[in-house]
Amino acid sequence: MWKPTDPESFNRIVWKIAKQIPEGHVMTYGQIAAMIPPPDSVTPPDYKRLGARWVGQAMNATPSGEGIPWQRVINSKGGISLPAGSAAADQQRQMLQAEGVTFNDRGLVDFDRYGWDGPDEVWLKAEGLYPPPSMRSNRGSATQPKLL
DNA sequence: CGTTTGACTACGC
DNA sequence: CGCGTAGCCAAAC
Repeated sequence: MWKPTDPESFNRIVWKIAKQIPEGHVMTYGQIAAMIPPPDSVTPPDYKRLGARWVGQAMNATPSGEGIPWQRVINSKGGISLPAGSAAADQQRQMLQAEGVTFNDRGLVDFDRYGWDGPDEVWLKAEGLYPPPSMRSNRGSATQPKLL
């Protein structure tokens, strides 16, 4: 298990989860955080927001050369969280588009099409993690696109 | 060692 | 439904 004083291990878990995200799919910071058991020092309500921040920090410290698809982690709105217009943000958008992920006119990704609900239960159990809340619960909504 | 900032969110207006 | 603000933790100044 990991300790708050040892964010290293927390980052490792984040990266491991990110690596599971299939090509052409995305997960949010909050989803990944929700999969990781919070430390005893943090209450679940707080962790929901804190964890997302920690995941963001973990992604910021993502090591290169390990094949970690950092570009598949986006914010809860479905958009890229890096500074708009920055080279990094541009690169992320391009990498996702190269995988087949499309952005709408507002620069957001449609979770119904590209959102990923996490690894299978076997993997989760083996890693001691929780299944993340689905981001694509709005299926069938009248306000949402038809398609397919 | 006090301040500021951040690859986040939830909530109020 | 969009924009602004508060909150809490770590890391960078």
